[in-house]
Parts: sequence; C-alpha cells; structure tokens
Amino acid sequence: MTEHILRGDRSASCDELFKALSDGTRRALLEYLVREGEQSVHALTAISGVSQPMVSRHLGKLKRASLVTARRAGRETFYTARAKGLAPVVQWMAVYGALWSQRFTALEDLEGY
Amino acid sequence: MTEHILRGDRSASCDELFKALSDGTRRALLEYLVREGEQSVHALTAISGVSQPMVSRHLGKLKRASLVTARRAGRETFYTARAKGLAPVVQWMAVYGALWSQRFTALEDLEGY
DNA sequence: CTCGTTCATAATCAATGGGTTATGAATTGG
DNA sequence: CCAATTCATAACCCATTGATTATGAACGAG
Repeated sequence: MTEHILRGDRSASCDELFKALSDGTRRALLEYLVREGEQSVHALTAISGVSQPMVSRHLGKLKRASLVTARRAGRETFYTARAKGLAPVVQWMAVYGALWSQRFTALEDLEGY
Repeated sequence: MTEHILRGDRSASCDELFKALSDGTRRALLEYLVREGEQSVHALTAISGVSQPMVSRHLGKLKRASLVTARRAGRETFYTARAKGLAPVVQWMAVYGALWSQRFTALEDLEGY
C-alpha cells in the first residue's frame, strides 16, 4: 500500500475506466461480451436497443479504456472483453475499502498490472 | 418496452455509483474522507482545489450514491465515507470479473441478489 | 462489375455535468 | 445586536456526451 500521491497517473486510467463503466448501455454491451464471448458489431446492435453508430461509438470508448479489443475480419469487426482492463479499478477498490468484506480472489491474478 | 439486453435490478445503483466515481475531484474527496475520516465542507474545500459550492455539489452526489453520510453540527456539516456504499459495484466486479477470468456460467446463482 | 451488408464517421441536437460567482440562511463569537 | 463564518442553492457558462440520421468506405456474394 503506497502513500497517496496527489493525482497520480493511475488516476487518469481510473477516470477513463469509471467513465466507461458509468453508462448502462456500455456496461450492458460489456456484460454481453463477457457472457457470450466475441461478438460482431451487428450482433451487438441487434441486442443493444440503440442504433448501430451508437454501438460503434460505445465500443470505441470501451476500447480506449482498454476494456475490449477489436478484431477485424472482412467487413465485420469482432469485439472481445479484455479482462485485464479492469485492473486499475480493482486496485482502486482494493485500496479504498472495497476489500473489507468481499471476495476478490478471482481477480487477484489481475493485480500484477 | 423491448427488452433487448436483460439488465439486473442493480443496474440503477451501479449507474449512480459508477457515475459518482467517474470524476477525479469526487474520487479525491472520497479518498481523503477514507484516509482522514470525518471532515467538514470547509476542510474539504481547503484541499480540493475547487470552490466551496462545487465541493458541496460533489458531496451531494456522493451522498445520493450512498458513498458518504452527512452530519450537521451547528453551522458545519461533517461528511463521512461509507464503505458499504461500494457494495453494488463490488458485486458487479465480482460477478463480471469472475466470469471474465474463468468462464463458469453460474451467473444465475449470483443474480439471485 | 454490381448490389447488399457491415461498420465507422460526420453533422446535428438536447441534455447533462463540471466549473464559476452571487446570494441567502443558519449559526457562532464579540 | 452585529459581524463573520459555514454551507447550500441559484443563475449562468461552456464542454462533454448520449442519441439520432445521413453518408461513405470496404468487403462478400451474385
């Protein structure tokens, strides 16, 4: 546990991550990817309830937050949830009291980064 | 109402929580409260770098997200971090982080609550 | 080559949100 | 009582954002 540093660079990634996770539609897309695995934009649009451009933009934000990766195959783009992307947020939670009574054992392997 | 993506009931509180945590200033206030304990608005303003009304508004959001509690004493209002307020987010992390790491699809058990 | 599919980007709009200063209500101290 | 302190709210300002429709590029099937 390190001493708190005013506005470290960890803060920036936390900012981006929390912002990415703070939208319900975006979280729903991410949850779907986690549950169902790699999906095309088309498939995600079908279940998202918003327009295809919006899905693309949401996925773009998730990607910039390192929460998903994109793989292009022909005219389709497949997105995949990226486990390690949550690490900074998990770290934050661990430091600031989330670890007080919950089980994070499944995420311990992410703490390397 | 078209149900495209099935969202749990915790979605609403997660939304509020993630949004509350998605601002750096707000997180800094929360972190300070966690580290230093109960603080007055005046004290928090002194270390926040923003104006007092902004601090009040940030604290209001943290309070509505159940991340802090307020105690009034005379003309001062003391705010305290409330660790349990993070519970829905921790829950979300546990569910999707665990699913993420290893694909065991026993989601139904956890979605019971 | 041509047409439909898939996806991303641009233009646009309304709403939200972080920030400020100004104001006002309580409360405390002299 | 009067003045200063503490806090919350209101009135703005401007940047961001979620959402839409329109457009265009790239690719696959015929």
